[in-house]
Amino acid sequence: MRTRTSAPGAPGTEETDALPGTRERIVRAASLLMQRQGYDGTGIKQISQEAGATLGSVYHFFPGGKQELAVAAVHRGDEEFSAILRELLDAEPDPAKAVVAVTLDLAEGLRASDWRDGCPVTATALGTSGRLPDIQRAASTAFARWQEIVETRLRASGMPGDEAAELAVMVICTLEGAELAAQVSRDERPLLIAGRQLARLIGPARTDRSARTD
Amino acid sequence: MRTRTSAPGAPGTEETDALPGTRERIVRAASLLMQRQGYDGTGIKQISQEAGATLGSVYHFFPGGKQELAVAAVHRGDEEFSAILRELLDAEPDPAKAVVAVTLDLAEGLRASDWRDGCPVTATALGTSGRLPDIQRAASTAFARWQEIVETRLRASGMPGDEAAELAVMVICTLEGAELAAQVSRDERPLLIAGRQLARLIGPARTDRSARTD
DNA sequence: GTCTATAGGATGATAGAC
DNA sequence: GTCTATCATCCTATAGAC
Repeated sequence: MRTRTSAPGAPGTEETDALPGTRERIVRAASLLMQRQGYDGTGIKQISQEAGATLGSVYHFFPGGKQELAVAAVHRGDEEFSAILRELLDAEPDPAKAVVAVTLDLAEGLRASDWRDGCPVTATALGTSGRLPDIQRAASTAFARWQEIVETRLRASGMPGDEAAELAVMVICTLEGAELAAQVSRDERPLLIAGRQLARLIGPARTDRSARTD
Repeated sequence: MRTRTSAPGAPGTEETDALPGTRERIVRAASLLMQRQGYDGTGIKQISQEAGATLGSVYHFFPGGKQELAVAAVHRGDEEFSAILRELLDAEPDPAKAVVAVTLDLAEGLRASDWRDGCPVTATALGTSGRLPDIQRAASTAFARWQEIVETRLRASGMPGDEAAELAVMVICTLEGAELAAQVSRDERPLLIAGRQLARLIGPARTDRSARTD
């Protein structure tokens, strides 16, 4: 889980694993540090050091400065969690169990990082959403994409469209809040409870009473 | 809603309304500003200006500096939302409808503040939880107290203890995540959906099949 | 593209008069 | 308790050599 590989060095597109270029290392460092410390708590100097780049390189790739870098970091977090969501939701035929699997993965990620790595966009977006609209929009887009992934999965298992849309919003909100509560209380129980209760809401797979995928 | 009054000038205890002393004004300003901008995004100078106090007064009342001030701000946020929770949960006999009322109040608060005032502890705690244990503990305590308030309310309406405890955690997590999603997306829909789905989980009042308050 | 140096300003915190 | 002045440090961002 949580590992993805791809051909390295694909020019022009996003790299994902080996031999990351300077720009890629900067985005990764920014995403990780802002995830842990938030926008204002993370300095560009710290990002450049963690990325093994110089300050000049950071401003070369991101002339828009810290704001542009934060938007790129949020987009990166968006894509990371989107990939995890799709992977875990597709691996389990029962959608309720699939959502439980996501909560377990989030709990594992939190525990393994000593409760440091929570949602990759929340810390960056919160506290800046009133001031920096670009970051707020990027975070809003991320939430919408995650909801859409869940909604698609629920519809694929036979749930009516309107019900799937509403439940998808509920799933993302609860995952978000439970991860936050788990991180702050340094206890995975909120995520485990969220998984069980969300599974209750989603209910058993309905492949029996509806084969139509809508 | 959301207004509470009490006798002013009660010495030694916390003031709540009129004639707030310097220390009180400082805590209020710190709580509001950190709620909106987070810990690192809020300067002590800004707090002192907003509070109408001098920098010397801030350090007089909070010799521990910004950290001590942040802990006080989180405690204040804890008490504020605890009061709102108790008030709204007690005003409605059906616990499911009571939770919906809370979501409506949160949505109203967000909209009225142009999506600036979200959870009074999340922004302060997030981004500092790994680095400043005092703040993390204060936030953890706040979450636990809110859960306890909801749990007590659910038990009072006839729900078995273990079920009430788990559902209370779920309610707080979902409220937290939905408020976050609503704030970031500048849309109250996540809170409305969360209210409906939480109401489904809580179910109808069970005063019919159990008069025992446990 | 990479690096160093630095400008210009803001920050948390302290000292000490009143 | 309140206020002002100030220190030392850190920050974002830029300039310009290589």
